[in-house]
Amino acid sequence: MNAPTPFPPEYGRLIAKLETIALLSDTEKAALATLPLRIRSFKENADLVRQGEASPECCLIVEGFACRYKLLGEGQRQIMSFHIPGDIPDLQSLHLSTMDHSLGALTPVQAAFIPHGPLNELTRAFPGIAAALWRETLIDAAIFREWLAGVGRRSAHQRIAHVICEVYVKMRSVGLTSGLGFELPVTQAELADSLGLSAVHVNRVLQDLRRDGLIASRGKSIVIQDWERLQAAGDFEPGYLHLNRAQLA
Amino acid sequence: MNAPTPFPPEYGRLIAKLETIALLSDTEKAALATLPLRIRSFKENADLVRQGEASPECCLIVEGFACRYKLLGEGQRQIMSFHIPGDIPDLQSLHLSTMDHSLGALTPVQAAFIPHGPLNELTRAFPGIAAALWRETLIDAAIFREWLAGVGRRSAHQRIAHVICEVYVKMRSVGLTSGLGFELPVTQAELADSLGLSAVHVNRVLQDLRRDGLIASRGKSIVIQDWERLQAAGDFEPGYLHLNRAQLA
DNA sequence: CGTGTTATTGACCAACATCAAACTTAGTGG
DNA sequence: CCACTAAGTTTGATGTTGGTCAATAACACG
Repeated sequence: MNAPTPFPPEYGRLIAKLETIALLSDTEKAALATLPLRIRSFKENADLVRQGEASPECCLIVEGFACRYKLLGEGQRQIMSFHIPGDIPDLQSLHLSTMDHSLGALTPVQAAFIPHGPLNELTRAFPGIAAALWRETLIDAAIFREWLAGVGRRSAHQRIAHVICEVYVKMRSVGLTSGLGFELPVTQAELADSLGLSAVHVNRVLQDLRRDGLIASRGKSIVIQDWERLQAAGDFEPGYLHLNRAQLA
Repeated sequence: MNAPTPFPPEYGRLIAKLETIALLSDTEKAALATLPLRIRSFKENADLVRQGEASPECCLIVEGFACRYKLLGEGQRQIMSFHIPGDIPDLQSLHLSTMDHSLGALTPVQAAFIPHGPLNELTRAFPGIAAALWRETLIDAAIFREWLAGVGRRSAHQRIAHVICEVYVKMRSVGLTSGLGFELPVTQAELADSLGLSAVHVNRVLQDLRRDGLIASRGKSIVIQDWERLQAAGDFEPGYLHLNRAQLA
């Protein structure tokens, strides 16, 4: 789905990702490949970056599933985004020194850390790279808006159908689906924390969606049974993801 | 509260705003003052920019109150942010061509429109300006995250107290408060649409907050009666606004 | 003064939460 | 390979927050 790039795998991911967002010149790609990357592995449930910290680097998810979340006063948790390989979930730390949320691993994760210094220099030298990264953070914000609308105004059934559509489309755009099936390595409790629901209710709604023939699921694997009706049930329109035509296909 | 700037009023607002975000050199300020600005006035409830459009310009709120909102499938509305003079609410259109939401006037609004072309050139010529604008969009996203957490996990009482705290702090940071009082020119129905609640319930909770001596309100004027307890009631911690020390004072 | 918008009240109801227990699955060590 | 354990899923019973509907009261404005 994505053209192979002639760079080491972790750079390949980075460059492939940015090419889904913006057109990059060969010079820009070469410049990206000079960035110092430090690969680190994390266990499931480990935090890659923690709320309140001032991170000196950004990270690129190379392998695994991550999420951003906040812990609130009464010990409740709100998950604010899911991240798949290719995402750069804490890009905002480049210009916002202290983290207002945490970044956690939902599965074992491999992440590539890029120090802010060199990355910043690159954005000053190559406005095209700056624009691509900026755009990435703006798409992020667009997804927050959509989630906000969902949690604020959509029913539990709509929210759950919606998030399944969203993850499916995002994963398909980076070639991580097989047909209408994909892996959603997220517990029902985690889904609940992302949708502002209780785990019990998520369970019941998932059963409804299966009974109605919209999805099938075995463990963490989901197969979409009726893509049209699932989108309708979730009031899902992918415009807010700001993907390009190739990725929507 | 903000030092006066030696520029025409609309440029003054723009520059003053960016100076609350980042340090600007005199050259950068002068460059900003060369941007073409077109002032337009809007009636209450008019849309400044509409969902689905591709706006060729960004706008700066000079006077009045605006909000970003989405209309969902079943005619429901979710308001995603409030904007006060000095804000640049559709900065994302610089890199995201089609609007995934609308920008509406909550009161009569005066806005200054800046074409994307010249603004883009400026960001290429002055990485410092690009960084300031980028940072502005990142703070925006941080506020979306906080709202998401609120709508997802906080009670109606917490949400309402929280949004009052937030608007108060934001307005104080640009000198639009008088002591503990400020104008919140928003109907209860609009508040409801921003918090994922019904107007009736907002009304009841506001009465509770008044009865408990946290706020007083006459029409659209709010006076905070007990700032400490209001913050506690709203689980409000201003870190996510990423203001600098001077603005928090 | 009307007239339209906004705020307030009351009665009733539904979606979803909470609690607690049982059941399933996956992983682990012997 | 099995028994054991912990995590996750499912179920049922019950409770509560906040929604809906409808009517009335208070304003704001021409």
